[in-house]
Formats: sequence, C-alpha cells, structure tokens
Amino acid sequence: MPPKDSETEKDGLFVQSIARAMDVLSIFHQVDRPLSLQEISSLTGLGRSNVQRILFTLRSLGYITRDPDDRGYVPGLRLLDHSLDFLRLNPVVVKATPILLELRRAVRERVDLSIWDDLRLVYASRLQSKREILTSTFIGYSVPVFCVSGGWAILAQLEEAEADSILTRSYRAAFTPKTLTDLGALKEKIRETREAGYATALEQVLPGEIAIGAAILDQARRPVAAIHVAGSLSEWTPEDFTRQFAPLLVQAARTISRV
Amino acid sequence: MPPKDSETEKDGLFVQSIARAMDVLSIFHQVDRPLSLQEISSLTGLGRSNVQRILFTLRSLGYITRDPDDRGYVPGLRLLDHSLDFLRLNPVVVKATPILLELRRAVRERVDLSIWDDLRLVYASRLQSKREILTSTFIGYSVPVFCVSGGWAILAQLEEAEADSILTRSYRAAFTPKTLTDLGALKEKIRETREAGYATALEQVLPGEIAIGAAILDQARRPVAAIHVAGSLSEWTPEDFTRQFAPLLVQAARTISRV
DNA sequence: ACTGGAGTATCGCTGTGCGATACAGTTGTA
DNA sequence: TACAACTGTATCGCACAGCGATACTCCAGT
Repeated sequence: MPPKDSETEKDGLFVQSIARAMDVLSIFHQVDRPLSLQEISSLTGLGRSNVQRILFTLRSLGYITRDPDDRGYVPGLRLLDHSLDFLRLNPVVVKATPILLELRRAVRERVDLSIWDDLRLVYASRLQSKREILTSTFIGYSVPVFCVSGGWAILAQLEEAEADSILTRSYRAAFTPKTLTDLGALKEKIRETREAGYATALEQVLPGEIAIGAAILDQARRPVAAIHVAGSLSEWTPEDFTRQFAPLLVQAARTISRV
Repeated sequence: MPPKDSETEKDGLFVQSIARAMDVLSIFHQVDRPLSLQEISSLTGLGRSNVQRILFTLRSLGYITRDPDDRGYVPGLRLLDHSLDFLRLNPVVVKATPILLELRRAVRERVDLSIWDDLRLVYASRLQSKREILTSTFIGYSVPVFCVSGGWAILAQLEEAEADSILTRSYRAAFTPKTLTDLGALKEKIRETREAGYATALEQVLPGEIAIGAAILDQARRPVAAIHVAGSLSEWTPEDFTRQFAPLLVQAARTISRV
C-alpha cells in the first residue's frame, strides 16, 4: 500500500514542487562542501530560476543556510528538529534507548542502534566507548547491510529469497581487505548467524574492529533494526569478546523486541 | 540579506507548496504520537485533500512513514539523512568533534556541543559520561539560551543590547526550583560569566546537575555555538568541578574557535 | 574596462496543485 | 445486521501559483 516512486506512473496526487525541494536538499548527500546556485541547478537538473526560488523558500524556513563565509549554501539547523521528531516518535528507538544505556553500562564498549532500510542500516543512536576513535560519531550515518554484523543478523531473520535479493542487489564493495563480498561466503555467514542467534563481524568495515550484532523484531517477528556491541581487536580476542558480550547483546535485543 | 518570513510581504519568490509540506512535517514538533490525516489537517489548517497529497508525496520520498501498527503517520527515516548532511557540512561541528572527543577523554564526564539559534541552543553532538541517566540523549534536542551555562557564555559575548533582547524575548519558565528567571539575576550572571570566561550553571535544567559552558566564536568573534561539561552534584562540589574542568573547557572552546 | 561568476529580481503563459465531492475500507455500537 | 463515525483514497475541472526566459546588480580577478 505504500505509494511507489516509479517515474512513468499516472500519479496525479504527487506534489512535484515538494519533490523538487527535497531534491535540492538531497543534493548535499553527494557532496562535502557548500554549493553555489549554479552547482545545485546543474546537479539537480532544475532550472536556475527554479532553484533560486526553492532556495529562497528553504532558506526562509531555516532548512538551508549560507555558509559562514558566504561562499555557498549548506543544509540548515532546522533539519535537526525533524530528525529529533523521528527519534522521539519511533517506537523502536524509544524502546531501545534505556536498554542500550543499561547494556552500555554493562559492557563498557561502544553500543549502537541502527534502523534497517532495505540495503542499508542507518545509525539512530550510538553510545561511545571510553576511548572512542574518530569513527564518525554522527547519527544518520549509514552502512551497507551486507557487511555489518547487525545486517547479517537481520538477513538471518528473513526468508532465504528475500535475503538473497538484498545481497545480490547490494553493491558489494570492500571496506577493508577482510570485508566479505563473495555471495557464497556471505550466505554461509548468514547461516551461522541464524544458528548462533547473533552475528560476529571481524574488520568488515574498520580495520581492527570486532562487532557483534543482533536483530530487533517487530510484533510480526520481522526484523526492523539491529543493535551492536563493538570493540577493538587490540584489546580482545574474538572468543573472549563474544563469550563476554553476546549473551548480554542477545538479551537486550530480545527485551527491545518485546513490544 | 537573509529572506524574512514575514506574512504580509510581497514575496513572489516564495514557493508555498514547499512551505506547506514543511508545515506538515513540522506539526510533529508539537506532538508525541502518530497523527491521522484529519489531525494533521486541522493542526496545520490545510485542507484534507491537500494534506493527503502532501502526505502521499512525502511518503513516497521516505520523509513520512505509517506507524508500524498502521495507526497513523510519523516522521520517516530519511530525515536522518539530512541531519547528517547538516552535521557533515557544518564547519563548527566538524572542527569541534575531535576536540570534544579529546576533552571527553580528559574529563570523563558528559561533554556536548550545541549550536546557537536565537532563543535556543540545539544539541549537535553529545558524548555521554560513564553513567548516563535517561536524559534525552538525542541530538536535535534544544534548550532555552537563558537558562543554560552555554547560553550564558554566548550572551556574555554579545553587546548588552542584544543580550537583553534575547533575555526579554525569551519565555522564561523555570525547569527546576533553582532556575534563574529574574532578569536582574540573569544579567548579573552574565556579567560574572564575562569576567570568568566561562559560565557555571547549577541545577538550572536538571536537578542535581552542574554544568559549565564556554562559547565558540567565528572569525568575526561572534558566538555561534557553545560547549558544555556536565556532571552530577552528588559526585562533585561546584568548586572542585570548576577547578578541575573549567581550564580544559575554555582551552577546548578556544581551539575550536580558531578557524 | 572587461569578463565570468556570484545572487537577485521581473513578468507573462501554462501547467500544476487546490478544493469540493465522492468512494472505499475499519472499527465500534446500538 | 445496519448504521455511524471514523479511517485513507481517488476524480476532476478551474484559477492561480510556480516555471522559464531574460535582465539586472555586485564582486573578484585578470
């Protein structure tokens, strides 16, 4: 029943100006610097005048600001208000937060929650460990499902066909030399995960990192999110890490899943 | 030169559909539960059909989702993508993040960064202490400038007239019995802050909490944000807390301000 | 003085988004 | 069962809002 975003559909109920405005905002996903009017125009494919009007509007609403040095446009502070709304109103996030805090207290390593969105996992909250390195501490950051422990835990909860679809549709680029990209290896990993009840990932995204992940299920027993505990291989052997933390992780995931 | 959002202005470059869509999204700021079509319609003052079309559009773009139980509309995951863009592209946030991590390592108490937005401070990043209580750990959360240490630090950097304007325009409701709301007392506090170079807040927002704050300045020496170190009065006397942490806090703020 | 690049403004035509209205499923209750 | 009171969805013309073309104003660097 969710409306489709297909192109050549006869959807007369689609408000195009809104989509165009969101396109403008979304352009910043691709870049890491302020953009000029022209740049936005060419990147979005919208006309200069149009972009000017859209920017004017978004700017008066606070969703776009000028760069401090007035060298271009950047996303505005008001966007944070909306992400807060998402977090406040998302039942999984709300339910998980206190449990994650408790888990964090018990394990004293990095603990986080990410929400499943088709091919990716989006970090919704992250509780740092004592000595956090510079890994992007930002929420909203997303990683591919296929190569993180939480992703495997989620895939393990799906029908094989659905999991396969996700794996094959994923663009499986390696983050580190250890990143699993082979389809067979991944399927095997998922099988292991299904038996263990949680997933272990060694240096899949960051060198020297070990992470274990478990899936969060909704009432219909469908995975919707995942939680992780992550630590450093310089401090732990994989065996010790999982022996110590996996039971706590699984217990926490179960508690959150109980709705 | 920032466009004004006045009502009866002759702004023919303002795209109203966008504003309406954002109104719909913003409606969730006021509530803490899923909303129905009708509710959104009456809360925004927009017609039912219109809201339906806007929701359809926002939904196909991922900015609105249906509640898991299909009981209403809620903000969608895609909003997080945009808040990430804001964080990634904001020079203050980028500059501050590593320094805050270091500061956090030194003080082992809660450390956070908030961005100044007229009457409020919006949390942009927050590094938890070892035993974090359930205080909203979410970014995007905002507090009034008039009653937090970082706010005082910012006000202390402004011309007296501007600071006064902010104080008087603020809706000065008390969060705790200790919250300062009296104009005279606040001005005095700001004077103290200006001399000390940082601000100390005792139980202004949360009972039992002590926080110290310092302002972040841009190239023009204008305040744009603030950083805090916050701890519990059950573990610290105000004197010990400030003696230990204020120098580090001020040093960090200075480092971030150097652009 | 020129050129190329910023952002801003103007102004008709057209197409798009508005409102009214009607339809279709759920839930609760008389 | 029928009905009422809700949900969300679809249709369809008219009016006006938003588009594109064009032109203007600054500013930086030749």
